[in-house]
Amino acid sequence: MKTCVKSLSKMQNVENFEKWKSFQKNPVVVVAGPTASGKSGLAIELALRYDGEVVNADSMQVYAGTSIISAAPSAAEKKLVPHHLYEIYPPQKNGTVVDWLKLAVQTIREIWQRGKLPIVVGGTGMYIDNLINGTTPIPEPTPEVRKQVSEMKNAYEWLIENDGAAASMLNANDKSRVKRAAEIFLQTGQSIAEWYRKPMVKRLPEASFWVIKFLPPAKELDERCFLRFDKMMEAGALDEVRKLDTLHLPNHLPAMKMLGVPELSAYLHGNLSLEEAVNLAKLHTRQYAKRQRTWFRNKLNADEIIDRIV
RNA sequence: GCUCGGGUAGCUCAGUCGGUAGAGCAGAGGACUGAAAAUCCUCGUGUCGGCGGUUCGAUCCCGUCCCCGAGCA
Repeated sequence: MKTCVKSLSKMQNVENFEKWKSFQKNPVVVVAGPTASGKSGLAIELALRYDGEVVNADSMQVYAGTSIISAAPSAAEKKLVPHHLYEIYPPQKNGTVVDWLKLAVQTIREIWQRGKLPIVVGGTGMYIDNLINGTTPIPEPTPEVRKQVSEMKNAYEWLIENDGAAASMLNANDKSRVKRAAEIFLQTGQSIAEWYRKPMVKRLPEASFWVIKFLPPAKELDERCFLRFDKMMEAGALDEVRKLDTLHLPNHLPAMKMLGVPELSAYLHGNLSLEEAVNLAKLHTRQYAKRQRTWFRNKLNADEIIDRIV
């Protein structure tokens, strides 16, 4: 675990952190950052040093049978320290932020009860943001409402006619948000714009967070992403995708949209050469890392920023 | 060597009945509250292969040369 030692030494505020921790009743460490930036390694090192347990905050590593392609920690790494919320859902499930929040809150409280330090690690900005800052308590749409919206020919036009406030704050092409807004209006009779004006509710109000974020230089991170994908291929990523493929799941499911899955699956179906598939997967990984960088740079406040590859 | 296609943005190509050009992809930046590894927004000057000619004006027409592809020899 040589890299881990290096990454901890990159922390500038170890003393501040220790001081902070000693005063907190319910401390939570958050390790956030783009894919392949070294989060997992740092999390394990922190856990070893401060008697902690790792909690996954990655929207893909929750699905079973995807540990290679989703870049989840290896079995060996997981043995060093307790790891939670990895591979907890079957790939058929369409998990949501709120599903994760419920489990994360419960898991963190259990870790405190054991007298341990929870260390939340992940690259899914929205999950981390919602854990720290809370969510607006909007009632869940029923399956009937969902169906009604999914059958709409043009949900945005429907919004213009029925919920102008929502329509004006959304882009017509932003399908997932338009759908969500339509569902909320049908379900609650209130515009999502009104709901967003209400105060957020914290799911874990008793917690104090110490946030560490990785913001590595783009170029170096890209290289790491590419190298890592080659390693995934060596480790059997193709077999993992082949197994997923035999389940014949609808391709709108999160597990089917995981980086590398559509590409390698296209290769298995003869629609791409292996080289093309790998290159495309690398490209998409790079683009994803860029979106993550934007999110973490601009949206997540941190106590500690690690801006170098470790 | 001849014939036919092509040579236009980093890549694939569109287009200009002659008034110096535009899409997709890539790239850069940004958004982001129940699919978030999702979904979406903004940003395009490039000797229009070289050189001549015709023209007020050519990337577009003509000539010639170079390069790529296919066919014929």
